Amino acid sequence: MATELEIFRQFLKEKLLKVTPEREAILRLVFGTHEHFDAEDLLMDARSSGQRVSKATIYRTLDLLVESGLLIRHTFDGRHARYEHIYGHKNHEHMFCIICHRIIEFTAPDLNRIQDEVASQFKFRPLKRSFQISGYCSRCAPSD
Amino acid sequence: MATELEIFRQFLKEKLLKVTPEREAILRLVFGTHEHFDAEDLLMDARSSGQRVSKATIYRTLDLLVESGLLIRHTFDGRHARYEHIYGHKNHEHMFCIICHRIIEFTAPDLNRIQDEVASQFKFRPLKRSFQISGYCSRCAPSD
DNA sequence: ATCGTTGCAAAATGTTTGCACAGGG
DNA sequence: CCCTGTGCAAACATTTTGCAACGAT
Repeated sequence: MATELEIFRQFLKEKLLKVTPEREAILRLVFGTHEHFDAEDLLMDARSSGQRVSKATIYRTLDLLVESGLLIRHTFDGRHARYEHIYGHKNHEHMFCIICHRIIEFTAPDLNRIQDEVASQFKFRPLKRSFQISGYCSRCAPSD
Repeated sequence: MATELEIFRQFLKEKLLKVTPEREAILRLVFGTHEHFDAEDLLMDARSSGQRVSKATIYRTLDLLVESGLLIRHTFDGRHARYEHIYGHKNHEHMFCIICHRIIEFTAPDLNRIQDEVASQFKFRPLKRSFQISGYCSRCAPSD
């Protein structure tokens, strides 16, 4: 069975990139904690657990993790980038509360079919899709 | 029949905001030209047509136009905000080429049903949805 | 030994804001 | 006349980059 670490090492090897302590530390942070996080979260996690990685390296490593397929990058409602790891998750979509920023995940199997149909119609080669619904969650909906 | 200008004036009146030459100029620029544009595009359009509006006013007015429902704001693939006007358009989705940034519009009627179902399941009140597929368009797909 | 990697601080990018003055209702 | 809107420049938030030293292969 392939762990995230093994997958990442393999990815780096194939691209002739190096396995460094910083990259492994960031990988551990990413898979050890949150569901949805941003670069700043990771930096604080690193500091509070005594690991020293710079902000630049975090951004550079996040790009690699996205490229390797281990991470997905989201931007909800025009905000800054947030990430979630894909390990063990199946394809899912998001609702985003514009008040409390809560994220609700859901699945909608029909989307695969829709994506395939439209991609083949336009000879488009899809890499990624996102279906997001933004609005008020049940706790934040105004009563008017 | 309600023109964009009439709709915008009505919106401003209801919110007790003022109809200013700058706001009307931006509205004209928005509806006079592009399908998808960003704040910088508008600024250049304004300059080349001899109208003088500041960047700050453009951003402030774009917010109002989005709030009034005349404009939709998109962020494709984590990039900066781009807008498109809604006037006369029906609901549509986008494919986004990560190489040339071309946008291909398409419609998928099933999405309305999916959105309704999931929203009611989670007691979520949707304001906006976006279904985006990013990848390679037919002109940019690598041949490997 | 080579060449990719790191940290730092500076730069770049996109957007928002404080303030004094202008001008619409 | 009041109070919102404007322009400007500075502030802001996030992300990227140049460079010298470092270190994995």
